[in-house]
Amino acid sequence: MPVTAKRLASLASLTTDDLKVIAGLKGRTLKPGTLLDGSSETAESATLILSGWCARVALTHDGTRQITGILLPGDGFGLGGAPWAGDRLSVLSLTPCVIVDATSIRNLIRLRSPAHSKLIEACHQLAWLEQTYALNHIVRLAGRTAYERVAHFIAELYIRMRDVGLVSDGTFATPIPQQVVADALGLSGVHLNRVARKLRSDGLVDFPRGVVYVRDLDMLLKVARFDGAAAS
Amino acid sequence: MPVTAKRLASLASLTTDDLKVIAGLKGRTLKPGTLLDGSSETAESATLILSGWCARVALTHDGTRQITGILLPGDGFGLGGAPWAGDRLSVLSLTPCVIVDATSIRNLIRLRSPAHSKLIEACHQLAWLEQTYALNHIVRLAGRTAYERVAHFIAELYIRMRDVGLVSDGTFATPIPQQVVADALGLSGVHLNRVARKLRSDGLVDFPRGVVYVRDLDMLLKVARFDGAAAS
DNA sequence: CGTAAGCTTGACAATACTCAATCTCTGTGG
DNA sequence: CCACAGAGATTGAGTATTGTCAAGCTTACG
Repeated sequence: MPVTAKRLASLASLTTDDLKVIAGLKGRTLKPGTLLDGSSETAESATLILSGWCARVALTHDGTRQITGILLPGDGFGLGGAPWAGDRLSVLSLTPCVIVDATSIRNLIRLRSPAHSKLIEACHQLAWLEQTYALNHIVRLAGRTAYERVAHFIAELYIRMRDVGLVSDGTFATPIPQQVVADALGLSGVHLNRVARKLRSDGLVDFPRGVVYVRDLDMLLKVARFDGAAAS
Repeated sequence: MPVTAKRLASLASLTTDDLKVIAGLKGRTLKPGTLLDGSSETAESATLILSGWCARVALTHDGTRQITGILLPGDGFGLGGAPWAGDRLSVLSLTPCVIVDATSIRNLIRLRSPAHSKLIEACHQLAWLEQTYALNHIVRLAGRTAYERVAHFIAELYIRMRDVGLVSDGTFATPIPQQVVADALGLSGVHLNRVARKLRSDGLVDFPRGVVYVRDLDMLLKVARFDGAAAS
């Protein structure tokens, strides 16, 4: 599981024993559109995403869904040191995904296993980062125009994807339709598309189907008023 | 400290010893507009709010502030069981406040003091609730029109204030200007005012300066598509 | 090829913002 | 007790942003 191990190792200096634990987890595949229910599956379990994109979704009783965050390869959930409110939300696979059941790691966390303190630290960082992304999402939604908001979102995706080694030459795969991005950002699909066109013509970023080309990162971050310190 | 003790007691069945710890904390007064810096004051300390309203604010290097959440009497920060990303943000007093330094409680949490397990549990709930409010804020911002958004926000304030006993007869004091509400919800002050007028004329809620009168809670919750389960 | 999903565009309507003026409180000093 | 000042609330008019509807286009894939 290259991405996950890389990710966790980047958050804390893991021991070879930690890496063995990670390598020992067994994966399973998720079809796009699979819902991991927040009140059951994600409550007492933990998961790491090896590949594919998922979304945190708040389900309301009237059947509507609101995306509150995106989970990328290398991310996970249920791994915080204390209950985190986000883990009560459901997780929806947006693409085909390979995930692993990390409940064994969760148990190490529960036991505060001294032998795996670094692994535990890395998992806590994982949860902490998801919280940070959620707070950044609030800043985006409440304090930015549609144009800035999209720039900010793409910038975050870029940085997060880069941090797990999935960006090369300013380019990364984005296996989600524009409509999903629009939903996450509280915009209509049509308007998102118009904003995307302007971002493209302004030479900041281009995202045709399935891929993002960041053309001018500095300008993108500037337009988005992206606070680098708030991202990690 | 009636409100704080009441709040914590409502989150876990505190022992008399726990209550003594709470009663022993010494308070101080904050003038409106005081900033508790996220990178220093709130990093290694913990605080409980006895009276007054505060805001979580994300400060960006360019000097702008974005409110990410509201802290009410009975709320606190720095009291989670694991680092919570919100505690890296600053806290701004919106009104005169009386707060107490709860670092001693934080230390009990750090030590996992078995004698105070109930108090610790209550504090964890406090942190968990702030996370929940943040996630609900995302839902509000991304998935609601201005009208619904304001209704949703007022509904949350109502429920939170009611839970600490500060609502009587559908009425509670709101010592913050409309502009602050507008900032939190990503609206202009003028537009918030227009929405407020419509909410009033629709008989849902009225909030002239300093006070909120909830006229029709059921309808307010319905209009807001407020998910009661997500509030506590 | 044919189909379906998703991207793009145009035209129009609704929502929300800005600017600027006026009004209403609340507290303060005379 | 009253006049005044200042903060905040309210309104109008005009503009900008964003949404909706509907149609055409492109691409991936069988």
